Amino acid sequence: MAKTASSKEAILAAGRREFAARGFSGARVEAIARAAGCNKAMLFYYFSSKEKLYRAVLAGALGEIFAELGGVVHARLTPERFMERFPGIYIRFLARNPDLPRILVFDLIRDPENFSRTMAGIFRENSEFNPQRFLGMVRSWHDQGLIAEEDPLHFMLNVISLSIFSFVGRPMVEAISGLRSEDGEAFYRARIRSVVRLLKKGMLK
Amino acid sequence: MAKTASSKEAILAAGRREFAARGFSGARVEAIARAAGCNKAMLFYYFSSKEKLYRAVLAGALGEIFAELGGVVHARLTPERFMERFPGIYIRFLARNPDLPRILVFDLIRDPENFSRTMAGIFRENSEFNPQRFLGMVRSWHDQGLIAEEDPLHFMLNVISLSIFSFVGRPMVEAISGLRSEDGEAFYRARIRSVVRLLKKGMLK
DNA sequence: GTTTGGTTTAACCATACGGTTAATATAACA
DNA sequence: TGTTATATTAACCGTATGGTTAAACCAAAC
Repeated sequence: MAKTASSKEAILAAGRREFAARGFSGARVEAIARAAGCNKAMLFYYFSSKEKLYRAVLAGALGEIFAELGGVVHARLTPERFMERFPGIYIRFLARNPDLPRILVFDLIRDPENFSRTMAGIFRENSEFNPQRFLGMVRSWHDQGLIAEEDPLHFMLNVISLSIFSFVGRPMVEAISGLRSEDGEAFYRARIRSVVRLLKKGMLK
Repeated sequence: MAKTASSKEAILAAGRREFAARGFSGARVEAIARAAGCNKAMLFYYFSSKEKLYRAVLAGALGEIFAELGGVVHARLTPERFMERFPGIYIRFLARNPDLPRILVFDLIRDPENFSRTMAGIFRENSEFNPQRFLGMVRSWHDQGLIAEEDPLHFMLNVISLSIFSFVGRPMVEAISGLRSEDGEAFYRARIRSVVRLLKKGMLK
């Protein structure tokens, strides 16, 4: 680390980890710098403030998520195929990048306005995921009588809730149940199976 | 405010609002005291540290949530009736107390261990919601062939995800869709309808 | 080998913040 | 009314933290 030209990347990566673990206010600029293998001043040299670094991290995280999702939407699937594939792709992707849902949810609560603006920015620049196209797809599924849900917004909320909250809510459910669920791979496999079944059975007409 | 004997309550209430809005590290002790109409030192007089106050707030929030849920479980419903009633009760309750899901999710991310411990404490003292009884109920539904999901943990994750993430994720979905959803009552009514339909159709055998 | 431009550092700075203290006000009650 | 226990406050305190600065380092260009 601390090798020229990669310092900026190292800071971004370390920032992502720190912000995901402690949220914006909990994150310490100095800790980020240390984790990136450089001096605190470097961070300000490249990002000029904690806030700016945070925004860069958030934008990066959102960008990665939607890049990943772009493919599923481009594929023009049937709703059945969509519900079979979407949870798996999304859940596995988040499992590989557990910092992303944390940052996302943290920011969603702390500052919904900022979150919305950042997302709007992503869509404007990065065309890999086109929300209007996705919405149109969902609406046409309903018009063709393929899915029961008439409101695309609630369709999305259902699909996304089940995927994202798998991560955030897991400790909660474990605490209620007292059961420590199997770690890693086994848990995600079971989770995907359950979500896919629920969505296919519950949303298809 | 600042009237004897209610100061402690005022601080707890103000703390709940502040922690919900900014998370633990983002919350300012001084801001809480001011919002409670008293001096910062009062806060330490009653709660001795920010951390202790936070724990009290979290415990209170969780206690209220599970007190609310206790009734549904005690009622020994059929799975069909359960899925008809649970989302409505839960979503409406959270809508009336929007700080609760925020605090909960904040803490869930920041410190899952602490969250688990707090919840275990709640169950030990407050018997209004009995997790083992609830799990038993779900398991028996499956054994009787009434529901498809064989794993009570994933049953719970599904049900809870759909309810809680309605709140947290709403700005996200609005940002994707570009549609600003109807406020308050109309949104929650639609949300409950969608979740109930999905659960009944998707989880009942 | 000297200039030049981006990169890196150590040492600072101001302040915001959690927490303390010692003194005062208030209520309870004998 | 005097005594005691609880509430409440203003004034502090030490430190952690975001941010700055000025100087040094170092590669490439000339």
